[in-house]
Amino acid sequence: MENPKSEVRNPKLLVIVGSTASGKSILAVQLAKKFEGEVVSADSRQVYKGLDIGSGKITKKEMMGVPHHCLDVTSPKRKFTVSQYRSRAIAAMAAIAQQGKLPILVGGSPFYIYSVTDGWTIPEVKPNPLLRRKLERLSVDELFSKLKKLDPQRAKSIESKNPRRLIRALEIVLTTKKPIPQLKKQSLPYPVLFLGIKKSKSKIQKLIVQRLTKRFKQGMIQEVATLHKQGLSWKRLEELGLEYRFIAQYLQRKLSLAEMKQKLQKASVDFARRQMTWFKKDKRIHWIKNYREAVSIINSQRP
RNA sequence: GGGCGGUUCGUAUAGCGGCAAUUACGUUUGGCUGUAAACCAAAUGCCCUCGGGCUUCAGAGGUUCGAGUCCUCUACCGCCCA
Repeated sequence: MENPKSEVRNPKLLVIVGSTASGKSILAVQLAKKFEGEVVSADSRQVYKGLDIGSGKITKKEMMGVPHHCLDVTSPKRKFTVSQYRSRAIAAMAAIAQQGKLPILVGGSPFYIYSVTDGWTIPEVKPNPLLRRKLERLSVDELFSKLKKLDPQRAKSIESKNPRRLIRALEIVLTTKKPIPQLKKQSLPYPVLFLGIKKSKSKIQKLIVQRLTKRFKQGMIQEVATLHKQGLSWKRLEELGLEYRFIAQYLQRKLSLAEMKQKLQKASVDFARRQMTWFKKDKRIHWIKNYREAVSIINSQRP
C-alpha cells in the first residue's frame, strides 16, 4: 500500500530517481517539455567526456532540444568528486530558476543526488594522492587504530573494515589537524518534489539485458578501446566500474567475451539493487509507473 | 586380476575421534557524508522468536560415551603393476 506522502506545494525542484535502466532520462525530457524545465544530470560517470555508450549518456537527439547540465564537464583522466559535482549542480539549478524554468535533477548516483538535495556539509579537504598511497600500505586494523587515536569520534561511526573510508577519514584529520565536523543535513530552502520510477526487479533485469545487447551493437567495446588509446590507463578504466571495468578486462584478455558479458550483466543488476537501498527508505519519494502518473502528481501539487 | 589414492554444504577446497563442519568463489540482503558504476558488511543444510530443535560429509554395516575423521564390504573416479 502507498504511504501517504507529504504535500509539496509548488515545487521549485523536481527530482527523478530510479535504478539504472528504469527510463529516467527519457521521462525527464518529457517532463521538461511539458513543464518548461531543464535537466540537471546526477550521474557520476556521465560527467566525463567520452564515456558515452557505456555510461548510458543521453544523445543530442534524445534531448529533443531540452538543455542538459552537468554532462561532459571534465576529462576522465581527471578525477571528479561529489564536492565538485555539488557546486556545479547547485549553480546550474540556480541559473535555470533564474530564467523562470523548472530544474529537474535526474540521475542514478544517489550519493550525488543527496549531496544536493540534503545539503551535505562536506569537509574542505581535497584528495591527497601521496598521502593515500602511503596509507594504502597499512592494514585495515592499523588504519582503524590510527583513526581511533586521531579522531575517536569519527572512529565510532565509521565502517572499521572499509579501507577507503578509513583512508579518507584519516586524510581529513591529518590535513585539518582537527576532528571531522559533525554531520549536518540541511534541506533546500524551497519545496522539492521527489519522483521515483517503480519497476519490479525482474523487469529491471530484463531491461538491463536488452540495453546491454543494444550497446554492444552500438560499439561499446570500441568506445573503451578508443579511450585506452587516448591514454586512459587500464587501471583507471577498471576503476570507472561496470561497462568500463569489465570491457577493459576483456580487452586485456583477462576475461573471455562470454565471461565479460555475463559478469557485466550480473554487476549491473547488483548495482541496481544497491541504488534502490538508498531510494527505498526515502519517504519523500512518490513512486510512479509512467509519464502520466508523473504529470498527475506534479499537477496536483502545483497552484 | 593386483597395488595405491580419492568421493565433504551450488562449485572448488580444509578438516591429529567432540563439528552443522574450514577457506575461496558463487548466491541473497544490507550499509554508505569529498574515489560512490567505487568501497564495505552480514547471511548462506532445514525448522525456529531468543534459546534451541532436527537431518547431514558416496552407500551399507561395525568399533566407540562420542565417527567426515578408525575398521569391513559395495559403488563410482584417478594413477601404477600385470
